[in-house]
Amino acid sequence: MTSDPTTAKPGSDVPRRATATLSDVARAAGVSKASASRALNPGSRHVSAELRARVREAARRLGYQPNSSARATTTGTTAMVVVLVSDISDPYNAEITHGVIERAGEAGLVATIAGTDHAIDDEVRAVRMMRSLRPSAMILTGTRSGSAVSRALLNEELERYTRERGRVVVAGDDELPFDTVVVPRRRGAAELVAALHELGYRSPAVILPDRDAVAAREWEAGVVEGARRLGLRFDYQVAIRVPTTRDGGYEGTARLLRDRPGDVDVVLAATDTMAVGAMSAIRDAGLRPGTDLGVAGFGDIEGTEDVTPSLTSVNLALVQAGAAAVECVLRDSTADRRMVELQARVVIRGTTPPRGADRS
Amino acid sequence: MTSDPTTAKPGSDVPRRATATLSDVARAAGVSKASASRALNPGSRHVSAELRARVREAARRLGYQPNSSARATTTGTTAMVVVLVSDISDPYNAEITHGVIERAGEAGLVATIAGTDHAIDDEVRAVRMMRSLRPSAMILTGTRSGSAVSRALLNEELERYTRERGRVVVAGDDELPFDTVVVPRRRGAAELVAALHELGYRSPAVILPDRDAVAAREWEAGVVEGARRLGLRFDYQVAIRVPTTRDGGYEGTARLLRDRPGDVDVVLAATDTMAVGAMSAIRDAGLRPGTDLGVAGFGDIEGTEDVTPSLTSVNLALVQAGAAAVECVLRDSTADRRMVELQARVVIRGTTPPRGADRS
DNA sequence: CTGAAAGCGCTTACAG
DNA sequence: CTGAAAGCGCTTACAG
Repeated sequence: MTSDPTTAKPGSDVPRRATATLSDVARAAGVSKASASRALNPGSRHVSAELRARVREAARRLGYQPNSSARATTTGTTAMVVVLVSDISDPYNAEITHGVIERAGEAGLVATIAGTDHAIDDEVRAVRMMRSLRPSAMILTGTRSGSAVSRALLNEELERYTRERGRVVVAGDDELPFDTVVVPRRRGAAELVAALHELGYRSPAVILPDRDAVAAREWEAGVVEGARRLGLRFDYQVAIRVPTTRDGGYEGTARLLRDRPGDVDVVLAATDTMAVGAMSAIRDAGLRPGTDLGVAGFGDIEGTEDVTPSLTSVNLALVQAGAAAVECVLRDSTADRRMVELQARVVIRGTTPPRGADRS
Repeated sequence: MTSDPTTAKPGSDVPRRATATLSDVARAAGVSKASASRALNPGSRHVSAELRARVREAARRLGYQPNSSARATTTGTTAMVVVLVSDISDPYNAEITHGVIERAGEAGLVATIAGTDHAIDDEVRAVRMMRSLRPSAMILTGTRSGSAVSRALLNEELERYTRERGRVVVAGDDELPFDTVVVPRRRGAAELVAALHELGYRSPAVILPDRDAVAAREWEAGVVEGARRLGLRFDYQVAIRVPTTRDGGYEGTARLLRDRPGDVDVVLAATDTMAVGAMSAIRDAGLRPGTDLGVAGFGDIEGTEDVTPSLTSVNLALVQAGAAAVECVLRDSTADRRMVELQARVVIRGTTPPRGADRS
């Protein structure tokens, strides 16, 4: 197929078309396979420097790359972490995944991504498939919904995997009985409410996803908790359920403005994307977002702060969450379940200027 | 660790802690390993229906999952495609990667992602590492820069991989001698210029990345080509080089407005992110983006259209490009190098309203 | 420190 | 159609 002069040259000891194997290296270096293996793997103490150098040189010359499948079949495990992502196009999941990939790379772990189309049954299948790769760990990202039955099935499949010495870490919400890196939605939402109160906001309206997702429930719980803590009456009449999209945010806000004008001083949206939609709705109603009606998003996804005025949001440290999940894998496994929660950070921007008058 | 009643029950034929192996299944079904293997692998014609059913049932009961490492060491290859991403946080690369993951999943291929920190030397190392997984294919995404020497090294390493029967596909720009899915930057940029001309724009300024990347060169070439084709004089005085960030776009546009006011009717930015920065600069100069000065981005990355007014851009079908790369892998390999180019789609939005007067 | 040998879990000619 | 055996490329006790 190719006629690379360096390898096609006759007399060269580079095998023409095949992959160089450990035997080839051993032969080229004039040692046994066992010694070659030991020379190439750091951690084997029992090799002379001379032999090690000779073997390394031969390996380099042959372009030898250990067959990690073979290695895996003898050791029973692979330096691989599998990321199970419910929805890869979701920017939340994407950021967590990026964090995993980067941190895993640093640690010499290969990251394998499997999408699972949101359905929990799909997730069971994915775990089953991925189990066959014998990865050292699986990291689950994104929120699983589904019936109690399918949840139990997923659980069972994951348990099976842990019995095979696999590590399971959940990055997102506290919903499965494994080590979990909790994305601080609840706390972040509560802190947002507090920060807005500090700025003089008193009557929030809430734009919620219609789909019943753990993430949204956490956010909602945080908002309610934050309001209660401040002694704010939280009016459930202004909790609107719409699709988790820009258009959902638009539609919900438009409805809000039509039905209860004047009642609300800030719109809280469960995601940044929805908040951007909310801003458009406000504008189309002849009002100025920020100046006339506050808007806050949630998640602080890259890119969304660039609307005008810039969007107040809560940074959830998702990339760090992904990295933290890898840290969990790297640390020794313990009998106890581990829970990690990172810090949320409220980022006040142009859509929530200080409200002068206190009209609580 | 766990005391799952279904597996802890004595007398059950589920091994307590270990992974079920093909031998276990064969024993449970009362057949040979060979038959068990054949019964489990579709494509083996030589098994009676009765035997197949018996083996399948045993496998199900034992929760058997083939060890794909073992399979790989005997077959020499894995149903895996490796994606080499130069920068995972880059939304362009992310979209292509999503396309790959989704399409690969449908095709029963596992997608493994390796980040390569932009440096081409890193990419060589990544290819070398990944080669040890014996994947059926590697898909390279994002633009590699670097010296001719390191490029040659990368090439060599990839050649080596193809000699091992691996498939290499590049998704992005035509820069390496392998099957390539070309992201239609050049054509898209030319079409953008034509579309803007149609709307009455005559004097574009160009905001370019300072880093010498193939992607940006392609875009620039497309702009120049488009301008020339229309008989437009293209003034290189208004080609500004800044970092590929929002702030870069801001800075470049601010400079432009300061130095040559009135000369330009539309600002073309090499990325959407830069275009968003450009809009802010225009606004901060007391002008209205769109109304007073047109702005167009490039890439049509999800989320960026949501600025106000919404951003004109060029959709590059990046998700589809990722999918197309997988298609290349799936199709039989041929001696000839394959080139696929998808359609770019100019999306006119609020930042480029029709310009009434023709002032060419 | 080094090597011969066994074994990891699979697949696949080769006989029957 | 089925099974016994060899072999894939590695690692790791076990002797020396």
